[in-house]
Formats: sequence, structure tokens, C-alpha cells
Amino acid sequence: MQKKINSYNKIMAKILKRDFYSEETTEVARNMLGKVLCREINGAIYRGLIVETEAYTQDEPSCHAYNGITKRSKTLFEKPGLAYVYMTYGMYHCLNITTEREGFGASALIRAIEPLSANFTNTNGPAKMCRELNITRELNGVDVTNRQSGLWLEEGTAVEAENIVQTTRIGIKLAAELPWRFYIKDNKWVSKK
DNA sequence: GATAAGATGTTA
DNA sequence: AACATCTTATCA
Repeated sequence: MQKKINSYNKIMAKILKRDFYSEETTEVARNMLGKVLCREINGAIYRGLIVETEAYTQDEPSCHAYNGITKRSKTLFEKPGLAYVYMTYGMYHCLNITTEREGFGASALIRAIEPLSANFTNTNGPAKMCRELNITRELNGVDVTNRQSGLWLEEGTAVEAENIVQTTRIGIKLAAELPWRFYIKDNKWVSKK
């Protein structure tokens, strides 16, 4: 039995469909703010408000798709609305959702969420969030437009344009000047530099 | 508070 | 050798 800590659980949740992810990657990353990341583990559903994202596309060298289709990057070239989960620094995972269209390697990285349900709190960074929600490479390639995979996104709350901050991405050296990171202003769950 | 270094395994 | 990170230690 899940403990209810937020009235969000009472409203009927709408799952984001594939057309949401079919826009330009920077738009998808921006639009993801205020949406709800959902993870079902052993019947319990964990929900978190997305508060920080980044965009990556095959056109710039920091993206894993930059060098074309490889064993790691192939999910990025599949249809939009799939989970792209990769291992980083040998011990962590990061979660992206594929964007745009099949054949174009691109995704939006979810860097931080604000917990909306009980029993998880350590979510202010991409790898910590994955650890808390047990997101590993087993979920690479799953469809997040339905609940079957145990990982999906739902409609959340609207975020006004004035509360969205756009800046440069974190932790990369290449194409570091691109302002492709988005976060909700003054939200305490946003990761630190 | 800030900064530095170590853990760790996959990738091209 | 570099890496879309995080934690701990060591300063101040």
C-alpha cells in the first residue's frame, strides 16, 4: 500500500504520448519541466516532478549519437518516446527520453526530479535519481508512452516561461557553450554545478 | 563554504 | 584516455 503524501495522486493522470517527444529536442527538454516521471517497482508507484533537463542531438559532439549508430547509441536513433539509459563513470546510470524522429539521434536528459510520493528523496542529480528509482540499462529502449515498462511520464503542472531558466549544460567539455539546459527557477531539487 | 581526488567500467 | 557523476576528505 502506497502512502499518499500529495493530492496529485487523486487526479486522473494522463500519460504523455509519442507526439510530445516528436518536437525539436530543446523544445521537448523545455516542455518536460513540470511533467511527472513515474516508476513502478513491485506494485508501488513513485512519482517525481521533472525540474531539470538537458538536450543532446547528433549535430553536436557532446551527444552519444554524434559518431553515428554504435552498440551504445543505437536507441537514440530509434523512434521518439523511448528510454535511453547509459552507464557513466563506471558506476552510475543516466536516463534520457528519445526525441524528434526515427533515424535522428537525439534525446532529452532528465537531471533532477522533485519527489511527489513517499520513500525516495535523493533525486537532485541524474545518477542519484536513477539510483533511487532503480533505473538501469535493463530499461534502455523501453517505451515510456505506456505503463507496461514500469517507466512513463504524465501530465503535471504548467510552468510559466518566467520560471524557466535556460543555461549551459553541466559536466561536458565539448559544445559546452550551447544553452541547452533547462530548470525550474528557485527549485531546491535542481542539481548543483 | 570551496576545491581536489578517488571510485569504477564502458566506450571509441 | 576520456567519460552527460557522486562521495569523501581537506582545507578555510
